[in-house]
Amino acid sequence: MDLGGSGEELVAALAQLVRFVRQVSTAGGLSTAASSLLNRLSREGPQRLTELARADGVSQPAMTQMVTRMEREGLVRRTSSTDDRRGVLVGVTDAGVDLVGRRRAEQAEALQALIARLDPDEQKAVVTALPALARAIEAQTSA
Amino acid sequence: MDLGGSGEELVAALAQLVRFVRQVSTAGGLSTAASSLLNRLSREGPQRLTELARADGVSQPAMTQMVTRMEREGLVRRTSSTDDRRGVLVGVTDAGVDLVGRRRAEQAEALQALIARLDPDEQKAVVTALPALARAIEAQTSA
DNA sequence: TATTGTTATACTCTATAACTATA
DNA sequence: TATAGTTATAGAGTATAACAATA
Repeated sequence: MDLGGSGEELVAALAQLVRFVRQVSTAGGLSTAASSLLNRLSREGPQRLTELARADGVSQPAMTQMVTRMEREGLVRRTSSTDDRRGVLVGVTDAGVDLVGRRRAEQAEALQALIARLDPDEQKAVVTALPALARAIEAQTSA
Repeated sequence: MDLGGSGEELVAALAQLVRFVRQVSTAGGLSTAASSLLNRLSREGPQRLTELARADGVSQPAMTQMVTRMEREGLVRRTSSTDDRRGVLVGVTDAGVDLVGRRRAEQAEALQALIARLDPDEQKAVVTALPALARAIEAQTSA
């Protein structure tokens, strides 16, 4: 398929979309990185620190510090692993679950407001395109 | 239009897309913030520091430091404004222009590889949806 | 010896407050 | 007095290297 200008217009559009999400995401006082961790934990349950670092593509010390900061804020909790005494299980607290829910609602609302400005055809394209791209990323990443 | 689940599936897809772009964008050793500045300067020409800070939604000191770091790396250049001696004009260097071009090509290639995995209908949807969303953001931001 | 996690250190990116120089 | 920019300081988020504890 011809993407026109080597897809550079699409890259520019995507960059703008990224900036938009970042601005919306910041509302609620949670960074992209913290948000990503909290979302993963509330979606997949408690996990090992090493596993979280690998999943986020971040170093182990970086994840240690992120968990420490978020534990200080009462959003996650460390539990010692029962079977391997070296290990640590990180889980989300009730406050963390609450925050995830509130942020998800905020973001969905912002995206809906954006989509509401589009023509019906464009709206349909968005509903098709976004999940399709997400699936493609998943397929490419696991390959 | 019904977005299904209050658009939360779309938000999740968008988050994944954001993560993907961030990873691709990092290749080349330039952060999102630095990349944004370099792109703006090479797109719109030399600008005042205050103007750049406002355009990126960032504080004036943050932009001062960003420009200082990038000047140290030879990507941008400060010039004293002729008409207002308080002012500073920030412009991109030849090395900066080169880097912008290389990164744009890399990103376009990554996005094309992703799109190539999609069905023709989905590909068409992406080409429609991304620019449409970018336009909506522009319209909303300037409103 | 290998793995899990932490600590030490350093860099980028961000903010607010205080300051200098020009208008 | 107001505006443009910088400096001072602090915090989040990141990395690599060195370390402790467990396997």
